[in-house]
Amino acid sequence: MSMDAVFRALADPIRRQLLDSLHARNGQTLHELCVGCDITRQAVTKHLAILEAANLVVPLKQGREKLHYLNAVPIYDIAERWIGKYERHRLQALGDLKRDLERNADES
Amino acid sequence: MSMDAVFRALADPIRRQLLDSLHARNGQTLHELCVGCDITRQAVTKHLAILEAANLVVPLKQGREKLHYLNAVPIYDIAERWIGKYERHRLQALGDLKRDLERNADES
DNA sequence: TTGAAAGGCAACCAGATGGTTGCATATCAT
DNA sequence: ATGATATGCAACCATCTGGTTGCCTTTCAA
Repeated sequence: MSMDAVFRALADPIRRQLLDSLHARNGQTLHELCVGCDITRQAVTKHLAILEAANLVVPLKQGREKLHYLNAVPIYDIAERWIGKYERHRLQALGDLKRDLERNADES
Repeated sequence: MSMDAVFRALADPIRRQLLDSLHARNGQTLHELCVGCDITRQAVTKHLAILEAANLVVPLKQGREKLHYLNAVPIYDIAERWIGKYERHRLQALGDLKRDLERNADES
């Protein structure tokens, strides 16, 4: 729920890689997600716990396996609520920067 | 330049607050950015260094003052290159999740 | 029923991170 | 010139983070 948890979860390259992996194929088990990670299964478990805490991954126990599903809603929320306001003024901000830099160049 | 630096820079709430502050008023000095931060000026300097390394903030020395300008381009890039691909399949992924959960409910 | 497979849990460890204090440097204004 | 202002730099410190190893529990299949 907390936006901070989502940002911190996205800060780690391995966690983004896990999301990418689930994005490519949803509902993978822990062992499947470990393939190509070069870290131990326990370390991946910790990463998944952080992703679950941020509500980016939804686990689903099925027998002795735990399937992991991507939940892109928090990512969508970030794009809407936070990144959106920066994009809206992107060109204007770039224009301001350019103008300020040029003004400074004139003064020096 | 590196997307990882941008993600890690955005992971800290104080750094996001600094970006918000610059978004509200561009070109602030270090001391101006310290207002309402509850940490020392030196700590803010470190945060700004991380934001500069991620190219999210562009500094501009002017006399004894250092003005800080927001650069929203890396944020735009993240939205385009990374978040975009998740949003594109957002509704589909949600549908998949719902279907999988319902299938599991039927089986249990 | 028993071995193998999937996963959970806890202790431990090194390095990164975020903060502090103290002092130095540069620039402006009087 | 000189004090005040704005910033830089370095040492230090506590905590967080990401990783490991070791062992336990649960579940499936032969």
